[in-house]
Amino acid sequence: MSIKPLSPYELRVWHAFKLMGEDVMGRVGRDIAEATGLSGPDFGVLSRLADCGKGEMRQQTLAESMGWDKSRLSHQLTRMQERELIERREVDKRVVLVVLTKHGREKLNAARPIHAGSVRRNLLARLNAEQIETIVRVSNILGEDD
Amino acid sequence: MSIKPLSPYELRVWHAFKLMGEDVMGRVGRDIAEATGLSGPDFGVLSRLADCGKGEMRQQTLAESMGWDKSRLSHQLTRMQERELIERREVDKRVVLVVLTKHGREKLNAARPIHAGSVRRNLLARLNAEQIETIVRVSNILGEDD
DNA sequence: CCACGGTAGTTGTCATGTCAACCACAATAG
DNA sequence: CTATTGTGGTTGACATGACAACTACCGTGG
Repeated sequence: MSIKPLSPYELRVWHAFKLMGEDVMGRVGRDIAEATGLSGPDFGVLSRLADCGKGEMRQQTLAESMGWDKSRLSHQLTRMQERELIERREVDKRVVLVVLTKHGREKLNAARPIHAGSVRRNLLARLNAEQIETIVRVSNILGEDD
Repeated sequence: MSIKPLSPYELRVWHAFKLMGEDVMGRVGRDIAEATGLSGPDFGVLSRLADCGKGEMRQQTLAESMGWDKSRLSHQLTRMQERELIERREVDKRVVLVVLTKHGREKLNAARPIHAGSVRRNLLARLNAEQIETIVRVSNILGEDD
């Protein structure tokens, strides 16, 4: 039994949806990178660490809290470790604590206001309250496993 | 003059926004890849070619129509050329036509229903008309240059 | 006719992501 | 006490993306 192709309207929706994310994320990422040298993912990891874990967190927990694959996080951390943004503290061969370094915390603090400004400029300030509410609701719906 | 940090609510919005896109795009991409071996970008290029250009299009035009950098497209096309999904036809040292191959068209046709199904399952069918309208409107707003 | 500026494409390099294979060890079943 | 299984993490290989440097050449101004 064949599946109907997407209608022009459905296609428009799909393209709109696709563009939306890439676009905004790109701008915010570039703003942060330009001002601080941190990439989007760098900033994501650092702020999770600071906010959820008071500066240290177990690797697996960190991965889950970001919706990342363990491998992805491992690679990312290796890169960040080389730049001394974080440290790995091996409690046990199966328990690794990820720890914010002094340098990492400084970078993070420098990046936060840039990030806040950019998110407001590129996202929050452009939408009205109702649209923002819808975004949040839609994100929750789409995030469900199913 | 200092910038206020994002409020918890603002943060929630930001995270919701970030997740939304990655999530859905990931699922649709995996569905297509699993069924046909085409990646998301592969599929994007092929369908643009077929829909906008009747199977052939100038490289630069193609890039613009997808909001891609010329370099990104060039790399992507090189990979696709190796797999015989497209051909490059050099009209002139500065004009390259990208052409769908027979094989590319077959793959595209095989992928279309998968794509349609996946987009419906992971996006369209989960939202009501109003939410979809908002998505489109928001995408337009956020896409503006500013 | 010539110099030159702009446009189209390619290439290299590096950061990021995905996937699968692998390693180490704790806990548990037998 | 083994053997097995599950969990946490690393690694290698490869696809993708961003960015800058480079090539080539058309068109225009002089």
